[in-house]
Amino acid sequence: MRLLLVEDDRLLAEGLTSQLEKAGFSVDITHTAKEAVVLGEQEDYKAGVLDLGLPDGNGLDVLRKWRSSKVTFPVLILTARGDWQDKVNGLKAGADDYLAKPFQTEELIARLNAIMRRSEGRVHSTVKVGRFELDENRQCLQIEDGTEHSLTGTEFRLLRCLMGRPGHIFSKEQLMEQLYNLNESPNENIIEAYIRRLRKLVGAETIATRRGQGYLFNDSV
Amino acid sequence: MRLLLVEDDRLLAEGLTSQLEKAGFSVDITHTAKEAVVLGEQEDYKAGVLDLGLPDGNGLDVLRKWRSSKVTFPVLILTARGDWQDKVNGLKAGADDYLAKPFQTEELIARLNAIMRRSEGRVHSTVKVGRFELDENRQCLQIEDGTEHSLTGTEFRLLRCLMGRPGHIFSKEQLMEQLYNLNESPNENIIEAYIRRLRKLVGAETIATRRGQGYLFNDSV
DNA sequence: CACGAACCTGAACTCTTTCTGAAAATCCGG
DNA sequence: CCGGATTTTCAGAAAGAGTTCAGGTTCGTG
Repeated sequence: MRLLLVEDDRLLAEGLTSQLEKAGFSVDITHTAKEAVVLGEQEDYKAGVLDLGLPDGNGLDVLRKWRSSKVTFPVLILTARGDWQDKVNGLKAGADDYLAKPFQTEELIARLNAIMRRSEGRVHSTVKVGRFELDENRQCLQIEDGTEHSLTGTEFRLLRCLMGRPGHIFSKEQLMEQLYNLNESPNENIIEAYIRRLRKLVGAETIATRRGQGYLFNDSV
Repeated sequence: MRLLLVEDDRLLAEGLTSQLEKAGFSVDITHTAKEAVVLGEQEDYKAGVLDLGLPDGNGLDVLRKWRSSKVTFPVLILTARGDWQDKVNGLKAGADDYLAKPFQTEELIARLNAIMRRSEGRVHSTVKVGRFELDENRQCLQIEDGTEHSLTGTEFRLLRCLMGRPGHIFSKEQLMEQLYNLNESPNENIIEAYIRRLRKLVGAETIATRRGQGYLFNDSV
């Protein structure tokens, strides 16, 4: 669940990042408008958090550039307290939600989850595939036989990726991109290691290997 | 699915090549403009990737020469980050798409597939012939009776070639060219071996032999 | 009809990718 | 700083894909 955070204030950015990472996101930070435009266009994020006050340009311009190229991930904008004009302009420019500083990180996370769900056309915070149901709030997996397993952060993110599009083949490279940001790049064997753990939970047949192509979550019950 | 990669930076070229090959292309690399012009004119590629910064000439000149002779395969150009002038000039010179460095290989692959589809006038990433349907994303073959078979890389490339033009006779040499690049040249029996494997999937009568000429995928249901 | 060339077939071999279990490193709260 | 949980690495085993080979079969032609 990759996320782009565009925030000038480095202290705030780092604090947010560590909390967002705990909540299961992998976060890329940038401090400038210029870099933000490029990253947004070239990397595969699931959402963006955009501070409007940037040193080298207006955040709204960044958003407009994204939307005029084909950047479609949902964007939440941060503005100074109660600046209604910004809010209106932001939504006009293609933002999905709005949060005034100062704010509680919990609220930011909740709103991010909301706009991501909305952008995927879902309402419920749960992904259901066959006998399995993934609870995004509680970060746990329920199986039809009544058992329930709580997942570690990485297990959860990987499983959410696979279950989010059952039947679709994800290459190891794609999965790496979803789990890690630009700075981290562990051994690719890490995917194999986690696939193995997930298979112990869901059964080996549920996650199929397509040799040379990647892995997929089996659609059929 | 042969591809020409014109890229000065040898390290980048090799990295790209290995990923492109995983994605089902067979790639020829060249590092110079001069060689690029010749290869483009003489070999039968399905697409080209052209870096604009070459040591012995401008990439755009390569593209112009190709277009002024009768090289029609789609070309994607690579430029330094955000160099908008290059983009405009490239599209003027006959490029089909444009990608700024640095980029994700996945995006390159997606764009390549897109321009190749466009150049063939297709929209769907699926090839349907008679009772058979080849899914290019999932690299699998669906048959009307409901069965589905996932294909290995080589099986897929060969079948795509045959099904891409049902009723047309492909010589073994042509098929070799589609499956392998100039550096690889395995025993020609390899085609026979793979034809046999494919026949086990689709039925012997579906792929016909024209002794001394080649093979064809039977159009008739 | 006989012969050679082209093609078919099954199995063996090699090389790469994936699996697997365990150990090492890292993170985090107390 | 310690101990448990989690993440990451490693190396050998297993499985799978790609390739080759040797012998059999079919086809076309002289």
